[in-house]
Amino acid sequence: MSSVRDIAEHAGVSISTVSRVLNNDPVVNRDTRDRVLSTANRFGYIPTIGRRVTTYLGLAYTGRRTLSAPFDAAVMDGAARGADESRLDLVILNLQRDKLPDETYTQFFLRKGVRGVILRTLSDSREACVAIAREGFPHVVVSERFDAPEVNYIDCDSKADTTRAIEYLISLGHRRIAFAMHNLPDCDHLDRLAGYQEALQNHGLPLEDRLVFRHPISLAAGGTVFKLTQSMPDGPTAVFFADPLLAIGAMRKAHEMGVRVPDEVSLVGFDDTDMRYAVYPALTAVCQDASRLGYHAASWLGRALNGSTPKRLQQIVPTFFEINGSSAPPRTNGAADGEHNAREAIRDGRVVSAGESVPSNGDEAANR
Amino acid sequence: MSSVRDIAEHAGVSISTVSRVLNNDPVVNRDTRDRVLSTANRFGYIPTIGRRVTTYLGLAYTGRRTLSAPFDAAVMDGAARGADESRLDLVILNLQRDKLPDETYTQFFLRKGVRGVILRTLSDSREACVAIAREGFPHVVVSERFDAPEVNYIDCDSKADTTRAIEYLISLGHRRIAFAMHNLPDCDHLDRLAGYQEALQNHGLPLEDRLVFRHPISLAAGGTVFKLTQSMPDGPTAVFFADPLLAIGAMRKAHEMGVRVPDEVSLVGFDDTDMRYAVYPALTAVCQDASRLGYHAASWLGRALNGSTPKRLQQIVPTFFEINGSSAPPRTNGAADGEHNAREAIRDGRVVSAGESVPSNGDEAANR
DNA sequence: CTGAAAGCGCTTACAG
DNA sequence: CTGAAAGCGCTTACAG
Repeated sequence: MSSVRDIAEHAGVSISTVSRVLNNDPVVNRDTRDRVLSTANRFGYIPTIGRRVTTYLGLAYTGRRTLSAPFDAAVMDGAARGADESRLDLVILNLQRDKLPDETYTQFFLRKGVRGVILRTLSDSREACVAIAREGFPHVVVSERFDAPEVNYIDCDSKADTTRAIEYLISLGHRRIAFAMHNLPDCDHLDRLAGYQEALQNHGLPLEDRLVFRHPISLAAGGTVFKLTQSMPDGPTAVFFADPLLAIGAMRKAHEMGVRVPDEVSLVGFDDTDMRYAVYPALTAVCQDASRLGYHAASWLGRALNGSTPKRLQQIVPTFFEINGSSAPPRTNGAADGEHNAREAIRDGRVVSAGESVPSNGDEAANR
Repeated sequence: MSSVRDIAEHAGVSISTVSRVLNNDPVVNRDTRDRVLSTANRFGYIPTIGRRVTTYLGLAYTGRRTLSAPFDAAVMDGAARGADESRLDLVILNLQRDKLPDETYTQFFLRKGVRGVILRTLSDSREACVAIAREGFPHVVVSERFDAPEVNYIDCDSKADTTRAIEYLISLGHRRIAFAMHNLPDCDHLDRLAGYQEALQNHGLPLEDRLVFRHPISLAAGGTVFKLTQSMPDGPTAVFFADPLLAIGAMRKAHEMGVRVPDEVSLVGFDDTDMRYAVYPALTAVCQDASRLGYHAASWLGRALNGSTPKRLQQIVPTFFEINGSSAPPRTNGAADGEHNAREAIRDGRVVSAGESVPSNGDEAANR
């Protein structure tokens, strides 16, 4: 628990200068400022409330805040559990609203009284994560990946299981498989696109541009994609959705249009919570557990702050592929080698066949 | 912005004693402590980080934390937007983990550095809200109601619209209507039960105990309820679900069992987000907007803290009743007066017939 | 159980 | 642009 005095001593300045830097006084020389801030980060300077050490962990979005999305709610829930382990509290920060243009990220976070920050980011604002990491402020990014070695992150790699999911569809006999993703894709959606392309290539199937749909994410967009696939000449017999809302929206539209799933078309989705069980038939899906991502991020950050774990984390968590009722051989079937491949996939232990049962874990129960 | 000195002066003690109280020093006389705390609350004492005033609004659960529930995610999203208006940040507090047994709520909140608190509560822990209110700490309870005049709250009254929903079913010709609710009900579920009972009584229908189901809340429980209703001799032709997850789970089970909705059975639910559109047919439902509740709570609390609004809030927000595709006349139909009642309901402006279109508002879009 | 006074951590005119 | 010193808000032995 270092004070302005410690920082002053090691940065070779007076406590007045340290205080000026922490308060973003523009009069301070830039080099002095950066030296003081990096010393503060190295020493793990902790803001106080009165004379008490703060217990706050920030949760910040580098771009638009998306708290109501199921993924974010699950991350938050997990992060709160992870923060519990170090008795830290989660505070939702608004970078866009509060960060002053001439302020460094470290200055902003210290001003807000947080000891470390969990970051959520989109492709268009991921550079902010790199900047925060370069300043040396304790952080971890949830659900993105970075080449820069300074950036701590925890992310799922869904490429391999997407390839597996597409190969499973191919093994069932599907030959025209469509793919739907975000029109402003992040790492994850690009992973899935790459996995899709790899599976097609592995099996000598053509990459058809007309079968790749890019839309903003919503239930309605999922419905739109589904309708488009149904009205195409020579349309797909199966569709993979890189996002849960797209998949649920498509399932809904299939019911509405009277198209039977999986008899007439197979739908395979991506799920990061339990939404695959909200529809019938339950979605065959590549799955990640968003709540676990949030939990691990907060748990690790808490331990990193009290020095009980290395200060570097670049972790890739595997997804899993779960076969449910929304996938089957295409109507005009002839998949001789299909069953063989499917069985093989199950043997290696990463494919789960969950059937149609709805898990009744207590976590899912809410009070309304 | 009052200091220990102000509080000391008005409470008639020294600043040492004020400090002891704020730090929960057990040596202080109880009466002195209570006098100091109530003075602190009256003066709106604000904790500081260093010498800066804090910008934190607490979000606390008096009982179990349920952050991943769609309702809570929506409340949080709205609360964050409300907090933006006063440039406050939301911090998730863990009362069960951190509040010391001998500490008052005010002491706990001041120690955590929050200026006011948004409370979520369940029926088994609602007394904590009353205690916080009696201490005078700035607060607002989201989604509960209290008789005690000190408690600030914002809540929906779903009783009237539940009565309306049940009367709508009766007008379609339904005579045996089941009702499913939480086995540990809060105000809201009890409201809906009361609304259900009132509608039956208004129309001279019997209150049958066998038609009221009480379960913990989950998709699986919704399925269980549905199955039970289908296997009853002389079972219901329509079921009302007091909770979204129960309703979605029931819809899923209906598909799974091959029971056609609404042809063979009508399902009517309660929705607090957009989940009614995730299934097909979209659920006819009594709806509240959880995001708006959270927004109003935080917005009001922020204004109350800077003194620009009265410090008392007891607000009941109306729900609305939305007719979608999951409800229709029963199979053995003969509802002569049905259409008349339905039209009447629509005329007064509170019943919305949304048909089957999925709203494509930007808010719903997430980045995954 | 309480207050007067010393002290801590930080900020802020003042001086250079 | 920086430091020495005064000061603010709070806490904490010390004394009673």
